[in-house]
Amino acid sequence: MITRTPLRDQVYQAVLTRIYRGDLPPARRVRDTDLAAQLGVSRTPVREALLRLSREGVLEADMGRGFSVRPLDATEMRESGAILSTLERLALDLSGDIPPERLARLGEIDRELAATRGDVDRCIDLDEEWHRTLLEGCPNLRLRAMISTLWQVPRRYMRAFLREAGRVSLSTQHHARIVEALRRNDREAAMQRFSHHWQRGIEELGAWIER
Amino acid sequence: MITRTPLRDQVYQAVLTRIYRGDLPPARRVRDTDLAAQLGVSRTPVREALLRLSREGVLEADMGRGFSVRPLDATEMRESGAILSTLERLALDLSGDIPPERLARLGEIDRELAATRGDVDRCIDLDEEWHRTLLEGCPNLRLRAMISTLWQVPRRYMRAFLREAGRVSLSTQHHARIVEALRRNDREAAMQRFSHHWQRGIEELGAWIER
DNA sequence: GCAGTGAATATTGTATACAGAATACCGACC
DNA sequence: GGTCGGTATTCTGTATACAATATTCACTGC
Repeated sequence: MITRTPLRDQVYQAVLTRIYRGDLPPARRVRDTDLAAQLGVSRTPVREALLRLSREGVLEADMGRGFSVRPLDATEMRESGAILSTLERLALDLSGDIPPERLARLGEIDRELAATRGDVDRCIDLDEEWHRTLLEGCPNLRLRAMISTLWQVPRRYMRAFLREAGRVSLSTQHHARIVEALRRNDREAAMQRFSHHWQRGIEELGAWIER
Repeated sequence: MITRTPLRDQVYQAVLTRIYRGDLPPARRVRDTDLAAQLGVSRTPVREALLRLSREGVLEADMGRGFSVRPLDATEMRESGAILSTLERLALDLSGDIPPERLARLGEIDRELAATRGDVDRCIDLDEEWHRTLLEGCPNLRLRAMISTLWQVPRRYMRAFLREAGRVSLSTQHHARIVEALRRNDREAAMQRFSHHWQRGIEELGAWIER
């Protein structure tokens, strides 16, 4: 099965990568012309990708003034966090029992996360993978897709936070306690701890932004 | 304050209108060329609007085969319904106390909804206005925007349902009971009734689609 | 009559071109 | 020296052009 992926999707990924690598810091203007030249494509697919990114909250689009990387803003972070937290709780709720195999995998990811020092990108990837693994049993595919899209926002904040604050581990002990509750099949406690995990994370990031 | 709105936004609205009016029935192919000609604009803003609509779930986009109106599908409806229900509950939860003035407005909308017979479009508008009014105190603007976008999906199903099934009133008595609980300041009961309202609606539409 | 093949056409995805708005530059005046 | 006004340039939003892929449809062979 061969697949042709539209240029706009590749551009989309490329822009995200540049933002995450720090090549495009917050508030930096993003000129479609420049990107098109750098990526060796025309403006059309670039603009399609930028429009998508601005609908997803990564970029801002002012009519007639083009695109810019959305500045980090505590309010936006808290708002997105509240939404994502709620949707992930729903996804966990819709997931049936988590099979032991997956619980083991969660523990493994968490251990690796705890052991990772200094590599911010790897850290964030692992954290997100932990969440994705936790929810991969959720049968609501649209919900999973939406969660995946929404992660764009907190990821930016986590990256900035970890870079500047130097702290690397984002509460791996929270993860462990959630998994522990799931092992005991105590959905109630797991859900509560999951909520708490989210709330603490949002608060921590929010407070840091308003430093 | 004058505002220039991009053509893509106007096209976006125009396409939605055509879909809701039934000019573009489910599974109908949507050719950007045709739309561009009909609307008197070029393909560029049309494609931008179509790409957005396909990301929002109203259209399907197959690489190389263009766009088509997504067929009605019970699974999609249930999935979107679960998400929207959860997010609206969150929004209600985040709203502070609903001022009496707004409660009165809710009652008024509901009475008008109950009195409307036969006009499907007006019905749906009123139902959505009821929900929007209920949640207009929610301070999480991003959440409000997301809810507003997500309504695209159930609206299509409600429209088809009301058209074919002939039933017009979508549980105005549910609305009344929710408002009643809010009047008593019984958040708990209001939330529960709100959940129930959503669940019933989703079930009803889902069962009808699988008729 | 019907399946299969191939040319003709239509339509998409991408590239380029163009017009108007926004920004930068620059000199004149206070 | 700083500020205002005007022009030049850049950049955006939209239109058009082009190349490659899908689709259509007539024709051939069975």
